[in-house]
Amino acid sequence: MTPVELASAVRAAVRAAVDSGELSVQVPDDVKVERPKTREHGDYATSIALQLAKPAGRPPRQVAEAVATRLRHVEGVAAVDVAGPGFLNITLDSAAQGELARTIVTADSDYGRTSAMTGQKVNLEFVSANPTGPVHLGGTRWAAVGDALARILRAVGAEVTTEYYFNDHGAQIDRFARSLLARAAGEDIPADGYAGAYIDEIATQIVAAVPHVLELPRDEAQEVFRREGVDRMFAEIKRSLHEFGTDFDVFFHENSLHESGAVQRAVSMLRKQGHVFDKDGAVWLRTTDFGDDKDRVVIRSDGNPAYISGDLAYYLDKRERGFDRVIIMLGADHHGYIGRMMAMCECFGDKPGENLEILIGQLVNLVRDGQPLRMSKRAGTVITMEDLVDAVGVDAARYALIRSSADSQLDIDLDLWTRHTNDNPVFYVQYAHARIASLLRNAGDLGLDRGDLRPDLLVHDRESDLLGALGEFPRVVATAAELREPHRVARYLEALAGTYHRFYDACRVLPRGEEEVTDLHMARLWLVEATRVVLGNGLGLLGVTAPDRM
RNA sequence: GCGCCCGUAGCUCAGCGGAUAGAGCGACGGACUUCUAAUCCGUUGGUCGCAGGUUCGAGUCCUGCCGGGCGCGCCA
Repeated sequence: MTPVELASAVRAAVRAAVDSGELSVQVPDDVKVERPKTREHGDYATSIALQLAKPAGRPPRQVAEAVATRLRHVEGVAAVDVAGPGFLNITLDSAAQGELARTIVTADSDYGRTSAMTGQKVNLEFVSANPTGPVHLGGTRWAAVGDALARILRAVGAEVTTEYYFNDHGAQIDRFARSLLARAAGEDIPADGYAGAYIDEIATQIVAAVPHVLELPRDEAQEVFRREGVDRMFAEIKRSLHEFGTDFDVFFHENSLHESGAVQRAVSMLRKQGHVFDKDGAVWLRTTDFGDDKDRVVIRSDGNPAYISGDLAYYLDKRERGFDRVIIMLGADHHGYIGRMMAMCECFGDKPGENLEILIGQLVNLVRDGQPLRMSKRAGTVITMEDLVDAVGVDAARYALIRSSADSQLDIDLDLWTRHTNDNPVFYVQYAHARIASLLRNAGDLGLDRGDLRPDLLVHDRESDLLGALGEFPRVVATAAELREPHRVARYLEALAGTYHRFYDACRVLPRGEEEVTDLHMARLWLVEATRVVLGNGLGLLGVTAPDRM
């Protein structure tokens, strides 16, 4: 029996109590059943009676009794106790509990998938780093967390398109081009330019690829450096993201919005709806109508579109492509954008928080020997994705970035994440998977086949703990999706790995030597295989490998 | 000044209103003739920043303060 099945059984028991007239209360849609911290409180517990006591106008323990009486008749439920102020502590039949191993092994890669967001089209935009330099640490956080979130949302049924918005338009690109040109010509980088080893590298490449570029008139040369430089930077960004395990469905070029007239179209649509006005020679969007602290210039008085104009057109484009939900992930240094973006959303007649959602990731620091790293060999000024990957590898980098809430600032201790010991959470989890793979290989060598499962044999405390942990997985994934918090999956996997290691320590799985193969050996093989499935599926949701050998 | 995020064990961090606040690391002490010891067991360790409030129940929700980070352009 899965926790979900049990939860609906509890809900049915509440309904039955209501139908019989014993309780007068609205039956809640969602009934929470959780694994209690101590096993003295049963296999599962629910506080539903405490929640219903007030609306029912009855003492909690009476409500609890009314539900318990009916729950006791449910098949697979061995005992229901009313405890403390009115908790229901539920103990399952060992067979009902052990059956979960079969459920998981049978579902295999589908275990953990649910349908909470089935039918929803979601556009998930993240990283979107400027093509004026390598992906920095902030972008890297989202490359890991955003990719994991995409996988998690797909696991709950959403149809997700991941997207990278490529800011290849505007003044910053000009600065980038001028910087390249300056370095190629052996001049100093302009004061407002970009510095770093990568600028020299790309400048050299362009000079090699376009031999006479430096003999062109300066504005023509700059255009060559712009085009070639952006192409090269873009290619490199894509490559490092790919090596990082994050591939996007769509790379969207800001420039296309300007060239296609999409920006003008978005502005005139908003003007038609009365949200646009002219002042001081500029075109403004009246975002203060929808809670922004000031109105925003959309087209500057010099006729050039302001940055936000691309965002207007881009948002509109996404909605016209049929996405119900547009999610954008930004660094904490851009949180000031939320107000105007949400106002823009309302200007289009949409619902902020529903059609448009903005997630903010706090800043990341790398730490070595207790000191924060400030400089990058590569970029000169910022730490890059490659710096992190070079230091700890892709799996550890992704995992380190994902396992903490994006709301928290994060210090990544490079020494810790390079250690191949149990200090390192990613190894702790991966090791559990490798250990299982090894065990299963040995089982194969012994010619063991799982055969029929005797679920009633999995009664050891450690087996029971493990089954309980495995049963939580779909709920954890669903919660991670709902709250947009992939770190929950990582934390769950750490707990599961620990539970497995403890099981492994206490319960011999394979027969020793000439020992006869028993049903218990087989049942444990089912359980081990189920654990492998969950660890593999979970790591898969994070984009972290699940190695068979370590 | 205004806005957002954070403040939980010595360190890094979990904890979508529930029972005795957890994990890893650190420190100390144990466990390999047998499935991977990258593991496990035990000990140590807490005014959940402070003060009020809501609630049967608050680390969790609300208000105010303190401390840290980030942001408040006709920049992108």
